[in-house]
Amino acid sequence: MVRKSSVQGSSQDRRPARERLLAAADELFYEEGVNLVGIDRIIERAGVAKASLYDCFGSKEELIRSYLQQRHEARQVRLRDWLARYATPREKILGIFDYVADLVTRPDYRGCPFARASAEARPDSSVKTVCDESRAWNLALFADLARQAGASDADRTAQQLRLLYDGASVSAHVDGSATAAAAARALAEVVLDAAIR
Amino acid sequence: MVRKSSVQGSSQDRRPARERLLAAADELFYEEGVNLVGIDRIIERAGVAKASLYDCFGSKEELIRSYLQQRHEARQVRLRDWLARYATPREKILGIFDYVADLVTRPDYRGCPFARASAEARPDSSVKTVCDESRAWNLALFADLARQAGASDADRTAQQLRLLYDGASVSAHVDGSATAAAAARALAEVVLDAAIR
DNA sequence: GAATTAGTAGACAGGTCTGTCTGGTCGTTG
DNA sequence: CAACGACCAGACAGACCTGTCTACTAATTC
Repeated sequence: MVRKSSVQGSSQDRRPARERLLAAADELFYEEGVNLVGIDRIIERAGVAKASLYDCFGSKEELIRSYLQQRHEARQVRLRDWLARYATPREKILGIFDYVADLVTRPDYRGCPFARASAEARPDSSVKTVCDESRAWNLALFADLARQAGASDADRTAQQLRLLYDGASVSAHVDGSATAAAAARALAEVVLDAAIR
Repeated sequence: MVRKSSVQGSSQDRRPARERLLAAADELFYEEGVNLVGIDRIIERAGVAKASLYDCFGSKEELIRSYLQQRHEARQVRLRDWLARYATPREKILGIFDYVADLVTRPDYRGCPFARASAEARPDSSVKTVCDESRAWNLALFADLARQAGASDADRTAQQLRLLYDGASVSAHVDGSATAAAAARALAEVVLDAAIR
């Protein structure tokens, strides 16, 4: 389905239309919200004909879904890379909060893309599915690490950690500083100490 | 400015247009999101002419702002009433998390209205102001109670508590259960124990 | 009784949105 | 060369949106 672009890499953007569309959607949807950005703005930035968009995705809804799917997968990779620097499970868990701190202090950070899209989407929308997947993945990651770290009740610990993670994401975004992430990290240490002993 | 409706209370709704508009906006905006609900649906539910809406509020933006302002004030009253049942500051603080648990298990709960509206609004919108007010009030409440409870660093404790509060609101909403609120309450106890000793 | 106030009903303008359709271009492949 | 697939440019339909304007009604107040 995905065309292996044979040569590519000339002066102008010669990636296939699908890729350029996703790149444009990623910037615009995240920056301004999926409802405020119209199809026309996306095809303009992507340098793509409107017909190509509907050939590739069929509807705006599906483009949004793909945009979130792509975000989810990119995040998995980035977070895994980030955690590779830590040795022990405990360090990895705390490292996730450092990852958050790093993320939210970037100037272009606009909050969790899934939470934003969720708030905008219709309740029956397929967007919810991707959001739930992403959240489930987070929880599984915490549970996995907690188990490795020797937590007595890894699922319970994972839920507590995700609670801190969610809180840090929200707080950090709206008041625009990393202190919330630092506070969450400190509380995570308390949680871990209680879970492991 | 607000007309003291003299008799009122007949068979049909004889509250002034402004009140009926705010009531309709409260239901529709919260349920479906401020962007997905148009003016026409609001005036239809309120049983009010479009011109009256623009006489009262001037713009949709201002109606949204008033809707959020009303939510904020109503929440202050409700939460104060809720907390009146507790005796000590510490119980009151923990009671806030019980309040959250009670809130999020209601069938019509759709997440924090300020977070939702924030995600939908344009970044320069006046909506942000009301959201910030609401968050600041939360923080001040926590700080006040923490101080009364004898916390050594009340501001720091308040920030931790609000972190838990935010996390509970988000988690509870998206996975639709009160277990997150219970987890947050348990962590709040830990936070308080550490802050007061 | 006249003026004022609050409100109703609905047409209308001007804009934006998604999605479709036509017709043409260009490079690759058989 | 011919056919095909991918793509472009843009017109267009139909819906929906905010906001304005006119004309009318009913109650209250001076």
